[in-house]
Amino acid sequence: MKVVLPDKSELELPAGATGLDAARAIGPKLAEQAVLVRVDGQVQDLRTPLGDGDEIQLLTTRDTQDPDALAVLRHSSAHLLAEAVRRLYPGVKIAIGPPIENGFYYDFDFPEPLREEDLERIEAEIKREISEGRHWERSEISRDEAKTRFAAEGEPYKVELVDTADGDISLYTQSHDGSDDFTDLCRGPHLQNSKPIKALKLTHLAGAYWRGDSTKPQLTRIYGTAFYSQEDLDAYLERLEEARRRDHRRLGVELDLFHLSEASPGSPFWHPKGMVVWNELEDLRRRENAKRGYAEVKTPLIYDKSVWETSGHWEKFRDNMFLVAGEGEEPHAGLKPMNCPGHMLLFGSQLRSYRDLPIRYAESSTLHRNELAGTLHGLLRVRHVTQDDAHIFCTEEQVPGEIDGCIEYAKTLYELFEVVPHAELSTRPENRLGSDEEWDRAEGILQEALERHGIPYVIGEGEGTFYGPKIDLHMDDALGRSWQMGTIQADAQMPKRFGLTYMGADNTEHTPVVIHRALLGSLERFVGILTEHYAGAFPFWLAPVQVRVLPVGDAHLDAARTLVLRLLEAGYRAEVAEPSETIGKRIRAAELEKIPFTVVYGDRESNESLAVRDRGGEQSELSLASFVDRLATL
RNA sequence: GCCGGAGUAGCUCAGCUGGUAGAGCAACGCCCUUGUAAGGCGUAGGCCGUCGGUUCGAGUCCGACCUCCGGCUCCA
Repeated sequence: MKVVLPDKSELELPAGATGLDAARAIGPKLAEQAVLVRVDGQVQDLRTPLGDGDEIQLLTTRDTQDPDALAVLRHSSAHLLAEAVRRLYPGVKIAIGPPIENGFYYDFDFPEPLREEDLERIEAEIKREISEGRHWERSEISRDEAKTRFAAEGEPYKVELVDTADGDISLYTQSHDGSDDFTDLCRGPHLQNSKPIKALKLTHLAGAYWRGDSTKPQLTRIYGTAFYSQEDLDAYLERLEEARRRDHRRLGVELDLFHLSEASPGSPFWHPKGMVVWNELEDLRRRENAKRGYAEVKTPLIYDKSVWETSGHWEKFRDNMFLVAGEGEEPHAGLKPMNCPGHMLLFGSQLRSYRDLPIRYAESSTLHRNELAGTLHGLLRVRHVTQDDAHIFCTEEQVPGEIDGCIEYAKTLYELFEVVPHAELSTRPENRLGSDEEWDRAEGILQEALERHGIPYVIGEGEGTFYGPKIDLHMDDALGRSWQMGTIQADAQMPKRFGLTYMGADNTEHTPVVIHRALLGSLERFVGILTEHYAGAFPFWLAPVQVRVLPVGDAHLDAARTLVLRLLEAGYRAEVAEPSETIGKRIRAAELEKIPFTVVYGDRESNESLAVRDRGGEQSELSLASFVDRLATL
């Protein structure tokens, strides 16, 4: 048979030949360094037979940055981890251990709780295995054989995995010098041997439910990472350090933007400087909404239980709500976790005509969501949520156009911050209202809109809200964790439940459709993500202090104050740093605070000649007038 | 909510096996009068997360709770 190499040349191989055979046919060095083969773009184990006409690409230990090559290395590392844990902790049951972005993990059921310091000896044992050497063999067996084998070994989790696995069952055995060190149920692919694992580190420990199901037993997950070289591991650890420096929780305190307190977990205290950023975002929201026919409204914070029963929140969202009850009473009201019911009531308060539609209500008032204690995270997961929220009431025919409008609007906003969120189409969850037909329709409308705009997206199976599917916009924090920002949702349920109608041109009553949309998402979360994105160095228009003037000595204080006054009059946020410290120290402070411009003012300066320094340390000399002109372009 | 870890001055952290708490930075005061990333000297600052227990004695040991960190689940 023939296979096709990346340069389109053909390689003649005997029938049943594997990726490794192909490598051998090309050269012994390649065969030694090969770690996996891509067949028609799909990763495949070197030991798996190729098919006639396959287009193959061999990856080697030199492809140190290739995600697939790293995944194989890490997957094999996970198996070494499992072997080590089994040897060190008799009675442990093994579950599952895949590679993940930046590393790998393996889940175990330990008879005794594992502690953080145990990682050291486990890591030492893995390193011993590597120095001893392991090579992997692949074998295919029947489902029954696999079940018998794992049942005999006392591995119930593996038995369950065999039961639910689709396709053939394959095993990987790792061994050295003829010993059989560890055999695991695994789809692969794996390395040929452990030599390429040049750097490995167990990083942390966490609990994880079996099969991600909170009703199932909680296992102990050991996380680690591995690389093809020590330098790559060092670089990775350095990147983690850098990410910690960008952490908005740290910068929030350092830059005096906000703080969090036990006094009200999950509810930030916004400091004056943080409020500047916040208000700039609010101004942006108002300005842009006004251009697009949104009308700002304000609706109550607390509603009677009956409202939440009507909306479905009492049934579907109650656990996440702060409820209001008198002494010894059952709750009779709740704080709003979303604005939609208020907007429904507002819409329903008057007779509506098709001529009024679409009606676009915008509101960014405070929402309260009683998030589980363990899920709170700085500004990124809070209990006090403020969205740049709006609800668009329209006819069914108007829905696609309104969705388009929201998508265009979102693009405009995100471009302003020079970020590209990734889109997700979140489909029907198990816990939902409405019929399958309604969901088919709503999901279809959103999907078509994404495709119309050529926006790449992934499907978030079951991640829609209880009342409708949504297009979500996600962004990553400094550590690469993904957070949902904006959301655009199509909803046929709420208007029906609230009995909303409008009079159509046909002189009969119709039920409007509602589009729920928050484009930046929660302002708390958005400020958090922006802080990490900019590492605290906000663009000029968002910077809490835009210009700081440093008089060289007391003699220059008045002139500096006058200069600040001019800048304030020109509409900029400027302040004086009094000369109680040296210039060097005040410059340093301004740099650490990431203030866009500092102006040193001494004997040599005048309004005709200012010494301006930007955040990068770049200095320039220009007149006040041209400085102000320059600021106006930012 | 669950698993693991942590909580000492405003911040970053030290405090060995129990003997009554310490540094740097920040703050404040004085001196210096400053020229583009830390001038000098000094002062003040802590219910060692909270409550309970063991002990002659607890920052240190034990328990419960609270909060935070990393995950899991959840989630807009």
